[in-house]
Amino acid sequence: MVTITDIAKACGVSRATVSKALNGAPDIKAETVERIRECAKEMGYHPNAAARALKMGRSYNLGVLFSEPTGVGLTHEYFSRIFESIKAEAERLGYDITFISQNLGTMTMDYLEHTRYRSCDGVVIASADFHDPAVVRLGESDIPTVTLDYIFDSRTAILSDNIQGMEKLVRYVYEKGHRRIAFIHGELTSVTQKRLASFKKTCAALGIQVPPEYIREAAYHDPRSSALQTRALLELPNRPTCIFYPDDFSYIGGMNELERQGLQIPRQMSTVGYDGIHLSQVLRPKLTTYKQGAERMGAEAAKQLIEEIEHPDTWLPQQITVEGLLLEGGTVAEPG
Amino acid sequence: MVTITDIAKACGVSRATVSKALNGAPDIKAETVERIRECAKEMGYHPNAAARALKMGRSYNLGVLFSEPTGVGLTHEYFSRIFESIKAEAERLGYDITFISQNLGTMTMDYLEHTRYRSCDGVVIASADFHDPAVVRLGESDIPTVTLDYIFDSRTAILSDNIQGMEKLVRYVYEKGHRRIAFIHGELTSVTQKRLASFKKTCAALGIQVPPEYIREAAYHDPRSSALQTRALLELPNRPTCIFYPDDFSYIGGMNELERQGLQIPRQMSTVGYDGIHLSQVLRPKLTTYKQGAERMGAEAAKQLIEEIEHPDTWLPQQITVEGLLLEGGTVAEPG
DNA sequence: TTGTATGCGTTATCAT
DNA sequence: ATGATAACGCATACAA
Repeated sequence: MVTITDIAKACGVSRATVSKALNGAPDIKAETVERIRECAKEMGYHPNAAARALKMGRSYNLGVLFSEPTGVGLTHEYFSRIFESIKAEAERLGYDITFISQNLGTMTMDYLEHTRYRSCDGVVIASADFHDPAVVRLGESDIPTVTLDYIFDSRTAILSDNIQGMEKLVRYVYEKGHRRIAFIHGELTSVTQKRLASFKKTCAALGIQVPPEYIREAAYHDPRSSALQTRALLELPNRPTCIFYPDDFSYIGGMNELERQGLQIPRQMSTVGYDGIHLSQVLRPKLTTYKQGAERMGAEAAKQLIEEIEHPDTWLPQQITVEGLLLEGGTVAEPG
Repeated sequence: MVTITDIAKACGVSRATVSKALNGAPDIKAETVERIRECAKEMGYHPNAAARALKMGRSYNLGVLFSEPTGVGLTHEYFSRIFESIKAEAERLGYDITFISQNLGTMTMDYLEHTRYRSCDGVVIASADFHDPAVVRLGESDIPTVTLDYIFDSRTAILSDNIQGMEKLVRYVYEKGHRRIAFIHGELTSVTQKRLASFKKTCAALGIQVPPEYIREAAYHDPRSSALQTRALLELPNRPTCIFYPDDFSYIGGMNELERQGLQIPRQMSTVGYDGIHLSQVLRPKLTTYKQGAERMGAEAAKQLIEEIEHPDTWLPQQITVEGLLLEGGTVAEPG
């Protein structure tokens, strides 16, 4: 590896001078800077991140926390899209990414300790059990953090517009003429609660009665439970004309069940998903759904985190809501 | 941050003694070791990775290269499964993961330079353009590397059993009675070539004639091009009775096209995918496909890489083929 | 069995 | 405008 010492020798200056020249210190002659820079380039010099981290207490390394109790993890397109955009934005700003976990090899450490171990300058908490003490500890530490879809007090949070998204979907199907709308939702997380509340509120605002048996709990990303709840809805004496699913992927279960019962989508049953994953737009008919702004959420998370890291003095915690986009699709028709 | 110096003070010994005790050196009294370890635990000590990397030239950090010309990246379930398993195995063995890229911030560096910058002990090249000079340079460097689904000379490679997988699929549909089998394949990568060769060879071995118009090129992960090729196949005077798709996801395009033309799967057309992604098993009928052993591939890659890093003397490059599993599904019936 | 001294590559302070 | 020096936290060769 070529170090500043090598360059110092090659240029006949001291290591200090090299360091200064490379970092744009104001007290080196422009000519010298030029010479050293050129030499460094020629010799293929690149700084050593470890040495720099040790000396400066700054690693230019961001921790990312994706701890998924369910185990879907990055297999879920929503999260992989978020991750990809965190990564892209971080790289654009000169930061690498390290995954934060617990129990590295024989060492047992919690998330905060792992973060310290790798000298991460900050952590994006992208998906986690926010009641896990280890997660709370990280969120309450002095390490800059940004959370996604959850708010820690005095921390920046990036939020998907679940309330508005659901409202738009409900209003869309309302305008198509639907009055009997059912909602199969996922496990009761804080995100689910927002969507559920927005669903109910919007229905109320529109003067729609939602019988309690129209609200059913399934699970995210699990077509089987959605199929089951679809069947239950179809057995009701007063069937809905439109069914909302927890997300696009679990909609597949509903879709299969409807087909199995010989019901055409959307002629005999309208359907709505959530997420706007790639799959939803290659199905026929395309699924009517709400595409969350995952790319912007990830990019914003990285950007805000780095902002806090680099300008802690002028920084203020923010809650940034990222809008999504209603994808009209073709699974909602006027009820027969 | 609590350092060995803090512990040394607290225990009334020197920093060297603390270091030795913590690392299990044989020349410290058991009793002292015990005392120091306890103290370290109490004080919440964890080593500083940067300092350790600087001193030892070992970072316990693995680079991972996912450079996707297509841009699907981790959005593709095959790759996200591979990544998750690399990560899990690496963590189990005490290593963190860093994504290797080019152009970090204002610095321009190639993959090798990025690897050196972060002092990665080795790199898993999981998905890349293996003809990219930057990738070749990394593969030919002195940094330990393991490739997936591609072989670099004198390097360890983890390979999905594309040849056997395709053979099993062909034999399966053959036994179901199919003799007119078409193959819509993806872009001509080395993986595609293996599958294609195995398809042709197995057909030949079974005495099946494959007319050239049955072999069609579409693109991976792209339902639209598969839909197009499906249509082309259906327009042939002598239609196939079974269609192989590039992968499970692009099958969606074929599925839609078949439905659009009023053809029932599998009664009027049998279909076969590749990958065994989650989606394929929630469709109805379930897709007949070949599930690649992504989890074992990722785990094996991490394991082999770490083996090479930790025991370079006894290490030898290997080519490890990971078997997959034929998922029978319900999209292949006896041809009418 | 323990301690002293040194250096990994870098940046920062203070002389010169 | 440049250089000498110290320090970041750790591991290790060598001295005691």
